[in-house]
Amino acid sequence: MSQPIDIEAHKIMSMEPEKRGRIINAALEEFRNGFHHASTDHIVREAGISKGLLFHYFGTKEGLYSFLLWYAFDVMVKEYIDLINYSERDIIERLRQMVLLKQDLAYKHPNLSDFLLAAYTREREDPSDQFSGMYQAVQADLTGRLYENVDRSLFRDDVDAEKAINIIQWSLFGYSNSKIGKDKTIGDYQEEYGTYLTEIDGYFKLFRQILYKEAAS
Amino acid sequence: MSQPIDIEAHKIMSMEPEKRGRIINAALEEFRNGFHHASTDHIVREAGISKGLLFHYFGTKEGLYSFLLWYAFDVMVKEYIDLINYSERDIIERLRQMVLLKQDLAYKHPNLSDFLLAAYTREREDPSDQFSGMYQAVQADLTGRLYENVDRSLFRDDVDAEKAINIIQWSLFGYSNSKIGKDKTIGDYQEEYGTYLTEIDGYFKLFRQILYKEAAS
DNA sequence: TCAAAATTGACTAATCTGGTCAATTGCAGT
DNA sequence: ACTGCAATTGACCAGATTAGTCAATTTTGA
Repeated sequence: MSQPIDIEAHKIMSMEPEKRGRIINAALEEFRNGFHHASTDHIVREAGISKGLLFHYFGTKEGLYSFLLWYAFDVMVKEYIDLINYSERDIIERLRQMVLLKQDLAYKHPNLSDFLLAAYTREREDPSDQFSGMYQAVQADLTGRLYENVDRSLFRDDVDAEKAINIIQWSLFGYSNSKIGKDKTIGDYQEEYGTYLTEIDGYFKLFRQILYKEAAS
Repeated sequence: MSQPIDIEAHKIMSMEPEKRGRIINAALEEFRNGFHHASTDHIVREAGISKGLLFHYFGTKEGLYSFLLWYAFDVMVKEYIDLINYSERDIIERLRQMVLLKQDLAYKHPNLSDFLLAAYTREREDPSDQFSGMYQAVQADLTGRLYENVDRSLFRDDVDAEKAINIIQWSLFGYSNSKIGKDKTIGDYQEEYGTYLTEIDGYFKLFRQILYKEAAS
């Protein structure tokens, strides 16, 4: 069930993009609660299609789930991981650009990262077997590239670069989490985008102050 | 359904503690997926009791859920929030003690904070109405007390204390998250407790270095 | 105009749902 | 040993939900 799926070659890809998007989105959202708790009835209702159509394209519930797994990875890699500018040697600047990319991803594919995270943390209860390995591989690849080619001389001498990078990443994650919850509509999201950016830039400025050597004056 | 429940006076409290613990634990875990996805059958199976007994004590599924909500708050407040030493004016030290308390809580009540968090983030789909208010009140109370009586003179002059405290909290949360996932058994957990502590103390040391003024030499 | 492709939704058999209740067990008091 | 009450059981219920099917219909493109 977990053999690699060629996303581009999948039946569903010849469907009208808008409708396909509705299906994928509804499915990603429903599977956030784990494979077993997801209902195909809910998915078709949310996507506004008939039951038969879903099974026409995906065969079984597992087929759908499996497709989503590969699809989500594909998007994640192509629209996020591959776009990071790994030649930027100032890691804080690099992370700043990552935040923007991630923001973009979250805007274009609202349920994608939630789905992947859920699939990973609940892997025991889902039917996929190769998935855990994939997830960790991608994760390891990302962190590997993230620590590569970093100009560590920018850090204060008494600061461990790895710890520092962790702190920054955890903080960014924590910050974005703190902004989610009450407002859910994409409208609100766009409105607050500006304040979001300036606020987070305040944190980046702070990271520079506390983690980097003082600029020569 | 959401009127305050006197936990101590509840029927279930006269039950043999070991059995009661099994029930509460199983229920907390099952409700992590939201009220509607939780199955009373799963709960009784996991707790090793009969269906009838559960409904004898709690009446309905909502009655059980409601009890758990108040129970979880009660434990959270009495065994965590109330025990924090708010007179410690060095906020980093205070947060360090909080980490230990939280660790303790997670050890004694493994499913409790997950349950509360889920109940909050999914409040739309659960049947409780007063809950969201309670959660936010407790949260606000905690953060309020957390920023109270803090010796801000310890911070570097160019560091905003609130941002700094956020960074520390997010980092602690991120760190503990990064340690969860693969190992789940309580055994592993206890084994790694030592390394966990020294590792996290490394981060506390770093926080001191980067956020506080240099100690007079 | 016609065949192929896309799409529908009523239908199924199986499982699962929250909840009930008569019957059984365990136990304290006599 | 007997009684009476509380604790506990699990078979049972009617209704909902499950993944999946398929004959029938609509849409499409040439």
